[in-house]
Amino acid sequence: MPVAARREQYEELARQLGTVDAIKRDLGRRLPVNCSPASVVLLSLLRRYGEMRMSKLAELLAIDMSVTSRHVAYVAERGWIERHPDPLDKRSRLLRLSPSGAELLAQVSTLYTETLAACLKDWSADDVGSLIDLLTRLREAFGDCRARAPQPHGADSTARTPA
Amino acid sequence: MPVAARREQYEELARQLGTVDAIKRDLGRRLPVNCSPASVVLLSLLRRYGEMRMSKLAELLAIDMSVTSRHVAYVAERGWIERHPDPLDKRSRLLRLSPSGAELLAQVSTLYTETLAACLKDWSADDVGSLIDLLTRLREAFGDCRARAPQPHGADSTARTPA
DNA sequence: TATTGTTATACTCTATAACTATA
DNA sequence: TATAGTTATAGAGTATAACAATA
Repeated sequence: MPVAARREQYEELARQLGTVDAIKRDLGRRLPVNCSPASVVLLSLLRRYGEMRMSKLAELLAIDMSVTSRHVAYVAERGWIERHPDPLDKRSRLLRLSPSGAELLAQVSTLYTETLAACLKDWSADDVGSLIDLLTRLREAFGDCRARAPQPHGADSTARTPA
Repeated sequence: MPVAARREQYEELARQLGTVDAIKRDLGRRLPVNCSPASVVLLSLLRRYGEMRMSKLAELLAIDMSVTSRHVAYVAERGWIERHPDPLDKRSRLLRLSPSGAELLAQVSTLYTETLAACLKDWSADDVGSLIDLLTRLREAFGDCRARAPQPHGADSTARTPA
């Protein structure tokens, strides 16, 4: 493939990635009251990977721990997660999805499914599967990239803000 | 495909769409000073589709015209676009990419290309092409969806905030 | 001395609503 | 009366930096 064509392909990819925002805003508008999109992501990670600490959650979310801390406080205030002392480190607490959090996720799952089913009714299961696969690989590729090459502004590969 | 499996597929898609944010933040951190990610999207739309009015731009960006107005003012202050009176409607101005805006885009294109080339070096051109194609179709599917079924909170299919 | 997590502050992006100028 | 665009204000999300408690 010629260099110019590949460059154009990358530009087009960057452009299309930008349009995902609008789709996420659409999905977010359908969420229950008090349930932010950020809460949903956080809770679904806890459901998928089980009990974990803040630092692990921040890493999975790919956002700073200070931000994660606020999101965690938010969902904890609403009883959607439980925080237990970490027996191995008194500075940490282990975060776990609560029954009411699981219930909320089930509700959101229905909302998402209905919305996506309506919009993607012409898509085959293979199409949806391919998109999931490619997005997963894209995230992994960027994760590896970040781990190998630190950011220009001095951020390192962890989810920690340098003090 | 069984209903439960399809539901799980949609949930996974929603999750993977959420991770695109982190990738966009990564790309954004590499931009030149004073050049926001929003500016890049705006300018690249003007390059791709040519001269247009604010309302058209807001529609392409899928954001409210009030927000578009601020982004436009920002790039206009920096000389990256030119605003000419619309001969057909004195309320409107036609927006056009300026030479310095085109130069900026070329610079950003190089940055994006380098970053993506580094992260996606194991990807085939077909992989990148498939992802672009699926994201394009996803955006179109959601656009059609929005046009047919208004949002729950009363927003309509235009980019206009109801007064 | 380094690390886990919290909080205060600032910045970006978006939506709502009120306003103007023109159609 | 309706529409194109602007501006003020508020809210969600994130990053930086300073801090307390523990390792």
